[in-house]
Amino acid sequence: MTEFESSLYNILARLPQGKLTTYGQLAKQCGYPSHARLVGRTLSKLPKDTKLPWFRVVNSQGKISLAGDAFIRQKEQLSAEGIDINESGKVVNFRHYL
DNA sequence: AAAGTGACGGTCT
DNA sequence: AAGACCGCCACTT
Repeated sequence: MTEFESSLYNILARLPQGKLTTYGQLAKQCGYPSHARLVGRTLSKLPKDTKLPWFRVVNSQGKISLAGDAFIRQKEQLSAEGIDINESGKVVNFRHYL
């Protein structure tokens, strides 16, 4: 486990319910600005049964970066926390950002 | 080894 | 507001 991964997991684990963050934001907090893509790649490898709130992460444009099935799952998870997504996959309620 | 490919981002149009 | 462009970095072909 790299130190990047451990810090990413720690930060994500602290992200409050009902709040959102972005890949780039997490990358910065991990001490690796410009590694937003690395965050995405790392999250994509999380086990299906992870306890981490991976669904509270969207891209800098406020959109869900997943396709197909995964998109649906994330939308459902967010909906359960009162966050709504429009037909373009974009977050409607921006006040949820940290 | 070179080129393609993403759970990405900032800028400029 | 939305799309085109280009920078970015680890991985795969």
